[in-house]
Amino acid sequence: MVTKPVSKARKSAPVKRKPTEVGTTKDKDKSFSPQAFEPKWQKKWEADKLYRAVIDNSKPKHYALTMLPYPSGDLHIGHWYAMTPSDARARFKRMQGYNVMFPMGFDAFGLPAEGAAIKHNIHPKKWTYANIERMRTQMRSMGAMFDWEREAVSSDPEYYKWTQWFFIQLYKHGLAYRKKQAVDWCPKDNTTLAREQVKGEDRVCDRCGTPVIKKELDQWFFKATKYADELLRFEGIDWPEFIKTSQTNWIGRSEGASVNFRVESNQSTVDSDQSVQNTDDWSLITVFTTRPDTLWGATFMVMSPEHPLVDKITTAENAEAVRVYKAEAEKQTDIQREAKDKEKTGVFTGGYAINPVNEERIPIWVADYVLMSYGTGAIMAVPAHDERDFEFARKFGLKITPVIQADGMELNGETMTEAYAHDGVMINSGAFNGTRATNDKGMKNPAIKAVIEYLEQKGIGKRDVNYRYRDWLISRQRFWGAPIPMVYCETHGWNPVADDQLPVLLPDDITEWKPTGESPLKFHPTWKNATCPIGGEPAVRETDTMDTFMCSSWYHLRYLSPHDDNAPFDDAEYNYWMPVDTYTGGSEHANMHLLYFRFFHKALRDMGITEGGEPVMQLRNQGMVLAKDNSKMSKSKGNVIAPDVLVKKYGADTVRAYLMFFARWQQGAPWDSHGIEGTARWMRRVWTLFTDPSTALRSAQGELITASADVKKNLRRRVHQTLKRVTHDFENFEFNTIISSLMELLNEMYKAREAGAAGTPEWNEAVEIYLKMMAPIAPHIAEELWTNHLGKPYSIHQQKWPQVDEAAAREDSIEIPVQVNGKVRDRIVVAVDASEDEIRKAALASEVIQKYLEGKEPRKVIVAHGKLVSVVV
RNA sequence: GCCGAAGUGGCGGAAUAGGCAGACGCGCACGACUCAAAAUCGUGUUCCCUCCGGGAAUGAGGGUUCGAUUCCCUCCUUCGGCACCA
Repeated sequence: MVTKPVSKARKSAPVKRKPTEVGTTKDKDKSFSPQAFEPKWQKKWEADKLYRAVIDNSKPKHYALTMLPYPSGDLHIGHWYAMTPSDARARFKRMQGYNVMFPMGFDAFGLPAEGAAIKHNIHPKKWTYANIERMRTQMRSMGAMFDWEREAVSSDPEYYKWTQWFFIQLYKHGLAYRKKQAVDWCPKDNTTLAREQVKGEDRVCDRCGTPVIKKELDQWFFKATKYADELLRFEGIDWPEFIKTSQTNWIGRSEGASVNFRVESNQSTVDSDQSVQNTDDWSLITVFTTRPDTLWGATFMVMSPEHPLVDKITTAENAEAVRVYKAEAEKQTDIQREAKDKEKTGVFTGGYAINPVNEERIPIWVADYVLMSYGTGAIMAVPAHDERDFEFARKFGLKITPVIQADGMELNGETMTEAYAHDGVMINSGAFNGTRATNDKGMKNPAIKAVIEYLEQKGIGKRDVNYRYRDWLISRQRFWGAPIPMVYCETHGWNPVADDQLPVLLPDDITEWKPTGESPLKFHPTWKNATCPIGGEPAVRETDTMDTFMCSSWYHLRYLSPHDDNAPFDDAEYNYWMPVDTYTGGSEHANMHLLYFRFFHKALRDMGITEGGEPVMQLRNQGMVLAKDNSKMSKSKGNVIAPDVLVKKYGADTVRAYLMFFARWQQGAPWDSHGIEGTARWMRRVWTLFTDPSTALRSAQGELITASADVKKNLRRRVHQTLKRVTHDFENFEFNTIISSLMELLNEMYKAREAGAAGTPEWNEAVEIYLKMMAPIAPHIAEELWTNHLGKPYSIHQQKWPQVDEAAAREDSIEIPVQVNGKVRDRIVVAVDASEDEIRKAALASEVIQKYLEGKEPRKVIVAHGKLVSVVV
């Protein structure tokens, strides 16, 4: 192994084929032992504050951000995969002349700390901070350019003071509110969850995988839905397409109309002058539809069992059936109710509504396929054109009236076997008959547009938009989070804690955190006692803590001035560094963190705290490092790759390089332990070549081998071609091809050395450029070779990225394949600036080509300039 | 079902304003060095054949083109998101 004693490594030093190669091999420095020099440089860089990012108006800034970790205890290979390529790119940007800030911190509040508290009887704070200390050490071993003076830890009181302050700001601006409603509850974690934190068809808790249940609770929400439309706009930001579509799907905007139906009821007289706005009156029921053009086909109405008007509409003779149905629905879980393959169920209320466009009397049913949480909780059912309504109508023998059909189609409500959900022409729709309905959604569909205008004119409906997106539920019934800074008193209700009372500290003297379903803070003997900020009466604190996604919604701002006690961030720092230029991290946060912090930034902007609508200009997501069998790595499966072990064996640089090389970074791949030998070999070959004290080679006869002009020119060309490519690939996060280009160039340099190029100016330039290109990837080796072995000025990390010499990179002559009928038959070599005619002549002059032509004139000759000649016979 | 991303050797992957498919590396085989092994260095490595030379091949099928991994259509598979959302 590379750590073996020097003598042994030396004895085996190869190079028999060039007898005079290499000067003395007694030199101790020749052994390659990154374990020795890596910590040395890490300490020196830190002592010299090499990566300290301070405002410098003479330079363009670059804020490179990578997602901060939760302090789980050990840095795993996924952290390295996320962080070290991001670090390499930040370093590249720095060498390009940017003033780069690359901060790091810890997202330190969260459930696992309480789990550990229960298991080991240790305070979550103690556990968390011990983990942070450990992970800091591990992170230092990566050799990343983190500016530790900007470190932020979300569980520090100096941090969560401002998390609480932001909550209060949101509250004061009407963007935080308390509301009782049915919310998602994880029975294992014993806390409520935001909608985004409930996943998949099984509706499981994002954190622990337990199916969630619904509970009716008073909770704090952020008014994220206010920004639904703005969050759908991604103009001006460079984010991956699939994150944008994922967020777009999540927000789920539907354009359509709300329509008012009068209810005919034995308990009321219907006032026909009811206006559209008067939806509170139970004699009007409002429905939301994306297909107002099918309104004439609405032959019945369906209400959710939870709809508040159900009981008022239900007639005496149907009351018992409705009561039973509602009770059944209540018993079922969401999963049971929302299972798509479930057969439709429902009961008739006995009540009737009037279809406002044709005055038809339609029955009102109750069915659980209509959800109270979307739209108005009531729908107009158009069985002819909606699959679900069709199924329901057939099952219960309800009327089906087709109102749209394609040309040449004869739809019959009695006999049709499925809903017709496509384009066509409106029928059975009074004055609208003949209007063309396209497959377009919303106002782009001429039929929908025409009907909405009609509804608005008649005052029976209006254009409307609905979203899947819900407000962000941020209350958590857990201990280890930022306390929600609100107090409640009988007289003045809920009020925020005064700013000068912040932070509301978590108590250290707590012994009970068994998950009970209520916040452990509630059981602390004195903590919850407070006085009302308005009247000074005895009051109680909110004992729930905040969703930790709240902490991570603004950490990029805290990095600006992590110890500022007067403000969440310093204005001058903000004005210089924001917005974040490049953000890297996992895509699993697409609809959570990445959506929350966009919302947060917009809210801060509207409150006058920040400027600009988006926190991050460019987002890139790394893929995942999987176990060999393509499964996720997990402690329980025992298939976790520990970076510490690899670092010990190969050194950090090799691990960094391998993580950049072994897969497409944005895609990830299953881990292959053997593969790292390839990058280890590359590092050793770099070391061997660059530490060789002999600058020139001698022949067997002892004569100095000197490179020809061609060799030198070719070397220089390859160097600048590689530089061009590496620069491009760094810019585009294509790390794997950076490494392969460098490997190729190294192979070229070995050949050039054989040919006697060592020691020439071209060689020296190649070495210099090579190390600079390597510096972002393998910062320690590059520094060791640069500063120690070549004696160049410390530090390589303060050098400028080299300029591509385009003239040197250009080829003089190129080899062009010649095809006959699409098959490559010969290659010709032409000058790079040869004219099309010259290339054509050279191609046809080829003996091989002539053979294939068999004396015939080619039908066609195509010259793709600089690329290929295609001869067609 | 809808939306999105992706299918290239034994493996990770290169190459797309359409132009030499398989760069670079892993693995494997053979050779050099060695008492031997490791390390190192060199050579080879998509598949098939009658091995001189030729043919086939980038998930499958079709299309456009002198020419398609790249563009278009249909389908299959994998992965992610959403899903009784009216």
